[in-house]
Amino acid sequence: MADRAVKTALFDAFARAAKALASGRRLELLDVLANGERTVEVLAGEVGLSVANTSQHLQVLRQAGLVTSRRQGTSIHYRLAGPEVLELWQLLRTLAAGRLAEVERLAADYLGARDQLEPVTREELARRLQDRDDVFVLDVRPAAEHAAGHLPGAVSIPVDELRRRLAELPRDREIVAYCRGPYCAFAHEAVELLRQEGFSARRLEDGLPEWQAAGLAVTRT
Amino acid sequence: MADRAVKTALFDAFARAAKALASGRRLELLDVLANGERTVEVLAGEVGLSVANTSQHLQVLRQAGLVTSRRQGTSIHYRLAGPEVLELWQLLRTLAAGRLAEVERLAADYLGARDQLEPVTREELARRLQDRDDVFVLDVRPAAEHAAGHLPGAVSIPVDELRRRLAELPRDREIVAYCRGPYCAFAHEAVELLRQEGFSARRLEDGLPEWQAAGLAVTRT
DNA sequence: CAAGTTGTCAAGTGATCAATTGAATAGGCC
DNA sequence: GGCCTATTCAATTGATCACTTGACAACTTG
Repeated sequence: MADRAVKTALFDAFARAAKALASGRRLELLDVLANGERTVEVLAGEVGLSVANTSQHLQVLRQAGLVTSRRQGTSIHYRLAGPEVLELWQLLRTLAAGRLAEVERLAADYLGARDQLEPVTREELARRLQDRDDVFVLDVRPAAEHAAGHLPGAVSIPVDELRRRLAELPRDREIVAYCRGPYCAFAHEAVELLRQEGFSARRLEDGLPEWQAAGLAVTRT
Repeated sequence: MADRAVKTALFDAFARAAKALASGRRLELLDVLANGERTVEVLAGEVGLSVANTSQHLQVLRQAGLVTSRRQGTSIHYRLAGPEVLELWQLLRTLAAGRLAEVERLAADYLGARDQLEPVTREELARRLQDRDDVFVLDVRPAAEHAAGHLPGAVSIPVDELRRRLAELPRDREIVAYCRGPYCAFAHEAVELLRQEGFSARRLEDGLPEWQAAGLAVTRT
């Protein structure tokens, strides 16, 4: 019954791909990479790991076929291997969010009870942009990510510069802030701050990767 | 920076869901469960594990929210928690099949080089059934699974009874055999046997779960 | 070509996981 | 109410994983 052994090996191979996703740190890396390619060093900074450790995680992801890399100058840039990878990550977190009460609780802790007000859906924002509705779209991600691609017409003010650049924002229009995805805290923080300061602000329900994956327009500077 | 700790915990929670998929044995269990609910004992038999071990795997899956269970009489029936679980499993194996050469090689070993001839796509078969084309649809899964749900008009002959029931098959029509999914060996085996015996036979590219997930009609006896 | 970055490898440690075994529940059925 | 059976729990063992540290490799750029 060598068949059993081969079947075992086949399903173990599928499991190896899943194993690459079975680490919170690697999922954080994927979540960042969904916003565009990054060097090892930058990634290490984003998720708070040592460079060596980050490199090892990236190699696990590469062996699973989830990311690819290219060298540019002195550094190596990693990126998602394809759109299906983002799709898999989205599906995984949707499923986890829907079925694990734990996730809901942790998400509330992390993102704050800031979420009282309904976020703006992708569809709603796309429609309002289409209709030339005068919504002010605010990209609160780091400037480099904005440069690599952003929503049409979005203005870049990284969240940590927001407090001292409030003057650049309109008080007579609704502001919609977005960042890297539904589990990125930047937009939540930004909306909280803006509300305190008397602005009319809501956040986009998810981030740039989902916008792009939905086939909506993305502008590159 | 307690934020970091909470973020870590949040992504670890997502990772726990992925971890449930990170075992070949658990994926085999999901693959069987995609065809309908099963008792622990039956599942143990299907994947060749001890009952105790199977039970433990099932509990990992349940804690991840991927399966649910219900008691009926003396035994406990497990089933997939929802259609997204099948979707996740499908996406995972598609991605692995596309990106890992290893999978391709193992699949060829397991399913045989039997795969030379083009399988019938779901769409093609659905269209031919619609058009009342005289295709003979053969369900080679165990009889119990056929009873729980099958393609419209499909005839049930479990693969291990096929050789002695060849008389029940037509020689003037194309036979399309299907089983549990693309990585189930039954249909491959069946087609190989039927060809040897001079029948015109092909296999459906995937199985009942995918057919059902695509929203196509399923008959219950 | 030499110096300096950036990224990777290798070895070690503590933690977690899969499977086995044997015992314990928990419900159904007489 | 008490046996029976299907399932689960608990304890153990060997394997695998995450992270650290320090050394090495690959490549750019002066």
